[in-house]
Amino acid sequence: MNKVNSCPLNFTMNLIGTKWKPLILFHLLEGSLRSGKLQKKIPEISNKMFTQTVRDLEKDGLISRKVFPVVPPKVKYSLTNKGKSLEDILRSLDKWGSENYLD
Amino acid sequence: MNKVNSCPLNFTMNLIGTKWKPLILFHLLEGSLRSGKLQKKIPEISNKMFTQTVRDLEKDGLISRKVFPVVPPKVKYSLTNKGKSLEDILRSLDKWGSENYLD
DNA sequence: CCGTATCCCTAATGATACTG
DNA sequence: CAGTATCATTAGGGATACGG
Repeated sequence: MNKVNSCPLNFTMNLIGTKWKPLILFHLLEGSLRSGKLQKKIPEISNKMFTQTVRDLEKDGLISRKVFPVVPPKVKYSLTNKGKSLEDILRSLDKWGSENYLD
Repeated sequence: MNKVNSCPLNFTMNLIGTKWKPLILFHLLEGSLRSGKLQKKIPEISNKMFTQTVRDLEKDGLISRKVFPVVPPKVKYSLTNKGKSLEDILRSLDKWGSENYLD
């Protein structure tokens, strides 16, 4: 069940190595976003996976979730400092992808 | 079925964003290794997953597989140039992991 | 608007045994 | 030594409908 093994590399991969996590973090690099706006940045994601993924990221301390007590509901997501510390990695991953997209 | 979406980041994650791939690439950063040696570097991996993962990495052009026609069989794996171009990313992932392991 | 709850399907992983 | 085959299990993901 536990995916961690002896290598620190895997600790990182366990936090961001899924289909949607890097994408959400990446979009939040530009600043905090309302829930709906963030989800629209990733049209392919299902409602369920979106909620599940932001919950995971929040639990791992990479993003923060702020709820505004208004109607209609308003929720904003933003990167924590820990999340921001992944910026270089995320941009590197994106850069490598754009450079090797040709195959 | 296809995991790629509009973001180059995901192209990269589709190549290395699995449980074992980054680990295998990481160990090969130090130089080429015989199959058995490489596998022993990752004691938790099953035989099946090891073979499957190196096959995937080979198919994606990140590692090369060299078979020596001797008995007993001898196979060496090494990074391709494309694989080597991931070095910075792999080391960054490992570094981030070691710095955030505490939780 | 934002999120939860179900149900269902497929892909990913693992254990074990076997072959050139 | 290196790899394949098979069977079984689990995790990841998606569709849909509903609720504060």
